[in-house]
Amino acid sequence: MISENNIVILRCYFIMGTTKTEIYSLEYNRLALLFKVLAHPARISILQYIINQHACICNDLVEELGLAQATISQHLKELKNIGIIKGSIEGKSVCYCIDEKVWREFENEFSKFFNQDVLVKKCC
Amino acid sequence: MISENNIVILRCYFIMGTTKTEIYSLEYNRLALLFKVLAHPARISILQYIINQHACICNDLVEELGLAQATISQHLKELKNIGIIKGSIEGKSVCYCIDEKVWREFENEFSKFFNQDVLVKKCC
DNA sequence: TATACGTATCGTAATATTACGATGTATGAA
DNA sequence: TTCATACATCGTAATATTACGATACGTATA
Repeated sequence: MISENNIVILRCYFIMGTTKTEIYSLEYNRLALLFKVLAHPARISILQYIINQHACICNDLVEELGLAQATISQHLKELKNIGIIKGSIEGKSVCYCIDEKVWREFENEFSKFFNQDVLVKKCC
Repeated sequence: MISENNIVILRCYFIMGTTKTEIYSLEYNRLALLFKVLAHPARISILQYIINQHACICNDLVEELGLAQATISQHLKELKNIGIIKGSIEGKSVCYCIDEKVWREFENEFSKFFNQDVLVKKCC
């Protein structure tokens, strides 16, 4: 049953809290999401390690980074979710690699954003 | 006075919680921080709006984005902190502009990261 | 089949982020 | 001096992120 109290709680649910994604364009939400996945030194390290090795398995990363196996697995999942890496089962292990096609797509999206003319009026 | 309990609490402080920045290189922490500042659609929108207007004042943004003034101010602060925008007092208002030099620096740091050879061994 | 190994997932504690109202502060106008 | 306007800061609620131990799950080997 809905009381005065429930309505307050419901309203709070909608007005409080975190990112109001619905007020932004799909494009900006997407770009922000790409940035977000790269916004952690562990994930930067993982990508860099894969690039340097030209391939990898998850267990290497546990020793390499000094994080718990569960944590590494969680970071790998986030990278996998946006598609920047892909994994294939290799016996008992999983081999993770950069998806070069997706990597280049991201590069394009970022450079499109940064290659804009940022000329400003003489007000600052 | 330090008791057995305090040590447990202290240990928890160090092993639980959030990002273990101390285990990563300065370079990766820095790169992650840059990505993080851009990892929100509001901040993308703010930057894009400033670029499109070639200048701006904060109050414009409140109408433009549909966020509370306090929230906009908070996002502007984060952008200001990494130096990508700069503000100057213009009468009663504050005029925020892109810092073109810093913008280009960021562009370089990002493209250095993305322009790497990501050739992978044929394992995936 | 049983065991070991590598990884994923679950549950959860600590902490960070996002958003807003309320309030503080500085500047220009009355 | 007083008031209005524009913005910053504070306090805080809701939620997201990060990290880890425990445990589940799948594959290879004994």
